[in-house]
Amino acid sequence: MSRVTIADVASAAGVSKTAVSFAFNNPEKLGTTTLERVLRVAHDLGYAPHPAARALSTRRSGTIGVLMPQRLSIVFANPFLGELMQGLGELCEEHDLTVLLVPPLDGSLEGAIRQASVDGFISLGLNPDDPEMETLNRIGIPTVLIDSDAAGSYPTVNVDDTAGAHAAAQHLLDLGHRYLAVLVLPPARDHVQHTPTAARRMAGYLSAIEGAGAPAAFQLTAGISVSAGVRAFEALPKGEHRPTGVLAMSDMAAIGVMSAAQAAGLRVPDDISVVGFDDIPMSAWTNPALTTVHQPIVEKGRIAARLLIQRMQGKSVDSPVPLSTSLVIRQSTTSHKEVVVGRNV
Amino acid sequence: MSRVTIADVASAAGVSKTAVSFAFNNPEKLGTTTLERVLRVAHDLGYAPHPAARALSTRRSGTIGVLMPQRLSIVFANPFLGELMQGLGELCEEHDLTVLLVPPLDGSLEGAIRQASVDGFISLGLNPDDPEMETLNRIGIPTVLIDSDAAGSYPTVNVDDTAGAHAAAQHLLDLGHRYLAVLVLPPARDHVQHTPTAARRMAGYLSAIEGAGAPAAFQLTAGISVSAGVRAFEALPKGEHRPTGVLAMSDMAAIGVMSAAQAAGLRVPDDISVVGFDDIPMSAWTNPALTTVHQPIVEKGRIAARLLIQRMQGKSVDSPVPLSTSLVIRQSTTSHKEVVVGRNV
DNA sequence: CCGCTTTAGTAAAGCGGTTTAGAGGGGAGA
DNA sequence: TCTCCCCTCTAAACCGCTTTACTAAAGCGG
Repeated sequence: MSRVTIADVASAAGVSKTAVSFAFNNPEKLGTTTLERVLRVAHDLGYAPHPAARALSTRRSGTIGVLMPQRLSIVFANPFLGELMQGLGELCEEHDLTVLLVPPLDGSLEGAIRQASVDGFISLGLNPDDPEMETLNRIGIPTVLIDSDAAGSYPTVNVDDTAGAHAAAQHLLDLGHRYLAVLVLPPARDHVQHTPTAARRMAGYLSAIEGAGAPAAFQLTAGISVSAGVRAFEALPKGEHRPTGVLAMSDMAAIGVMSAAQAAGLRVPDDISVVGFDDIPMSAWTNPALTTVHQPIVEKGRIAARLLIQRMQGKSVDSPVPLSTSLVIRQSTTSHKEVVVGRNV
Repeated sequence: MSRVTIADVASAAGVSKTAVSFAFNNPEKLGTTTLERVLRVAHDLGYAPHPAARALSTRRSGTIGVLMPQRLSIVFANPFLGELMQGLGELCEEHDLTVLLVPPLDGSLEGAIRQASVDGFISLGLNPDDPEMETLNRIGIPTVLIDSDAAGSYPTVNVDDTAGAHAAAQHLLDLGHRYLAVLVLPPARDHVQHTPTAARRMAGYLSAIEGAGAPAAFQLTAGISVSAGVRAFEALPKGEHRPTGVLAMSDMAAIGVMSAAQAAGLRVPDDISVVGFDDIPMSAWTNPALTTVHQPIVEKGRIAARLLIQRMQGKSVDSPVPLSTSLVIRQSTTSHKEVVVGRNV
């Protein structure tokens, strides 16, 4: 009943284990008749090499791991991940690689990293100074970073978050908005510092705001989900202090803000403008369609995979220049009219 | 430079390999002082057991595989997958399991199945009579099916597609629509037959249409994407033969239809009603919000994972009853008014 | 018919862990 | 003091595959 092994095939075909192994991996080392017989016997017996045994012996598993900063249920709630996977997937399939998702186990990414039988890692949102990076170093598995600080010694794939954020803020300022709110991405791990991405986007927002001489923006943290956006809207100052423009670091939160605003009787964009970040596919279809900062997510995945595969082949690679972002102006932003009596919520 | 092995730790700590292994897996079998010393040395050396070696020895990898019927870039374009992952993820993390994505390699799912070092499989949309099932059987890995025919010998998690589709069609018929179009899911694999899901949904649509004595629906195939929906709309009969109601088997295609219709100058729902299927999150935010059949996707993933984990523990499990679906009426459907002059496209 | 190179196939040594069977030593009970 | 048991720890087998080193047979030119 148990799995059929290479030894079973060998004895059934009357050859050595080596011959069977050769039949699959070095067919040219075998005579035609033996080769055929071995393959036929193997097929009849339904033989498939044990992946772990093979991996142990060859020191490669044909798998790349994607390091997630958070639980799968959180990270997959963000369409961003699905997009990224499309890019990763293209390259992986081209190279016959499968993808292992590696979220923290028992709250520890480190443990998960050690358990993972992979030939390389792609890490999402890890900082170069996170302790996990040390573990990665020790294990010595090729790694490519996405959305990290470029400072470290690993190849890193980034987009120009700062420029994107700057453009978003500038857009609102140009429309005459002065009182803005910024919805900040939450820190991914326990520690309180911003993720690299959040820090860069914040810098972009602030530089535009300062450059325009507008008052400091109202900041609050909002997770990457519609409901977090709803909660964020409700936490905004009310009455005449309510910001007229919202800069969200994620489209999901932006959509939540729009929805909550509309539910509160405000018109978007006439009473409140909102601009998102990421340009996930659904942002084009919302009501109103969301003005947002486009970043090439699929391309990001594709490039990261390409770099990783090159590193796995022993080639040394450098971090590419950050991919460019661009502001996509849709219907959720408009120019700020002076205060209309009675529009307070 | 190479990886530190259990033997390195053993000799550095002056004990046997067994002792090191015990330190991690059977700490109670060691004296306190040795235990501590071994652990300290292991930590100092940065030792981490080789996952493949461990998997080979213990015959388990701590990983479950998700069998995809299509390439990752296609399957992740559908938000359905992300939702499902959320459910799967919850359970997997609870049980310290990682998730391996297994799409066809080189066009062959079989090959991918053999390569995958997993303790169990969750299969998406595979038919019990697909040849891959035979392979799965032979390898003898516990498997749970999602969106398959319940006929096979594997536990299967389904929703009541037929009832959902029936409700969707009945809804349009009740609103006075007679000329309907059905957007059919494409076959997932090469062969031409419908996926089990498509077949069930079709049966539901047809039974409602026949029950109402309405003319046969116009059928065409549309992939699960907005652009496929756009193409589908353009392939619809024009003029007075244009269907007034569209039944899409996916929300993505439905959104494409709405968008294309609006681009063509039609009003949704006044000129054309459309109802989707799945109720992915974005359907609540489209313009207009999409009427669709809700299915509990996250729950589906959760249940499938639960069943698989039980099977992996040797317990025998039965297929649960299909989860129920429900029609969510939003703004993309309305009653059919008699022909208005000049509304032809 | 001989020595030399190919060709076809094998035995055995890893790969890096886990686990079984057992050895050695100290303490308790008789 | 002797026996028995328990507590620690170890040697060696094993998991299933790849790969190196080697042998036997066959081919070949002279």
